[in-house]
Amino acid sequence: MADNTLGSNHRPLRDVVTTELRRLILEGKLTPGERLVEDRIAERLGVSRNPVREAIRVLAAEGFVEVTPRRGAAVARLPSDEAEELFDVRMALEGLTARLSARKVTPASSARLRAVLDSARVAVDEGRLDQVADLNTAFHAAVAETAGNAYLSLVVGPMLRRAQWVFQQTAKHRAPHSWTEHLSLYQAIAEGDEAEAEARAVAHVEAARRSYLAALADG
Amino acid sequence: MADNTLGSNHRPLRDVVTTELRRLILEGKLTPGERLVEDRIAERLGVSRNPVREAIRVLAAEGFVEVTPRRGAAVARLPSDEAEELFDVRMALEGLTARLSARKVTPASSARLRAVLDSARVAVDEGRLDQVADLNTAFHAAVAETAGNAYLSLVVGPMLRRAQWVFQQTAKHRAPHSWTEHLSLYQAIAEGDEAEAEARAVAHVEAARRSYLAALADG
DNA sequence: TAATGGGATTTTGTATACAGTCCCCGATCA
DNA sequence: TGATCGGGGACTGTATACAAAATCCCATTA
Repeated sequence: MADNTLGSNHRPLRDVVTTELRRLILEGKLTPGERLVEDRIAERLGVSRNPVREAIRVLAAEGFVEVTPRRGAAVARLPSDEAEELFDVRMALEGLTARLSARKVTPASSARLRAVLDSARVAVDEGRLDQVADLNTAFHAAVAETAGNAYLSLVVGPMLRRAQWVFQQTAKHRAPHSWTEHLSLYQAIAEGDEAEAEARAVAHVEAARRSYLAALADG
Repeated sequence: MADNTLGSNHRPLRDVVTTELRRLILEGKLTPGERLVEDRIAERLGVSRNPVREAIRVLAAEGFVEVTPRRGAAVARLPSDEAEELFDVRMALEGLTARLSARKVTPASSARLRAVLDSARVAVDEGRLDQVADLNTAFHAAVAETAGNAYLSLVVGPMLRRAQWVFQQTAKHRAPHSWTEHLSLYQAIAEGDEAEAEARAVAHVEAARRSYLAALADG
């Protein structure tokens, strides 16, 4: 093999390739419908086709890639109404997550949530917007962890990644990160108020939907 | 290669292997924690290691298999409380599915639902219990399709498979298929009554939870 | 001009080869 | 006796090779 363009010594190449391809898709460097030719990807990343094939299977299972037997893989096309669909699913699942979190919150998990929020506030103040996106994800992950439902986390993680992608694809700009809403959600969770936590999570998604529709209207 | 023990000419071997391994796991032929040695699986199915590896990645993404780098794959172990967790997620998602189905139902989709229910009734009457399980899955899939939310379907399908698996693993007997409840859910959907459809779907899952707890108590 | 046919090219599917790592097990030593 | 240190087998990670299918291109023909 030529040389590993991606550095990274011990992590299996298949994971590296998976992460890299997912990043390219999420950032829009690979656009929906674009074919993923194994040879080209392999050569570009300096690996053989095998890790690439395995990465493609994983991304297909996550819904980012569509593979047709004997005709190869392509970046998934978005149904035009997928964004709307996702908002419905998000409301159901993020509402559930918030409710369970409020039910099971502990001082330790509460502290973790607050820590993420604090980091986010600092990042916002200092204008590090790329980190804000990651912290957004981290906050949702922390809430999911607090809920203590492993299967829920398994589902919610990919869903949020997809939501972020779909939003960017259709509305052509980044999702706003409303930290005041996150803070309010955190407070309800910390107080163990299940109904309020669920309501605020749903409201949070509703706000995202409005923002999405507004962005669509702008063009 | 020796000879393809699995027949099947045109479908890629990787899909055949995926399906076969998933079947073995769901039926309990492969038990949680059991290692999946690529060589042995490949030899047993009469294929090379490559399709096996790709199948394992897919199953890992679905949560049926856990992969540790450099140490191979094993059938996923169930957290002891995963069944409880799944009931929460099912209530949220199946409730949403039912509500959306009632909102978007058409004469055509209504007919499809009724057709599945009729087949199921016939199967029950004739005592073909294995088909009943498949029809159970088919009914839920049809409801998901009626809901017209592609992402929801993408999530619900794997969830139901996993629920079936978890139920069997922990309670050591098949989930009961309550066709009267399905019928009642169908009626609410067909009438377009969103709230009632959601309530019946949730009640259906609640009933499943009670049945699960009862089975646990029996031992 | 548009449709068709066939061969070259591209690309996927599958198998095989080899290197590196992990793990068990037995021997050695404190 | 118990811990530690190889050594060898088992298994995974990655690369390469080859066969078969799909696609493309262009010449031929109606």
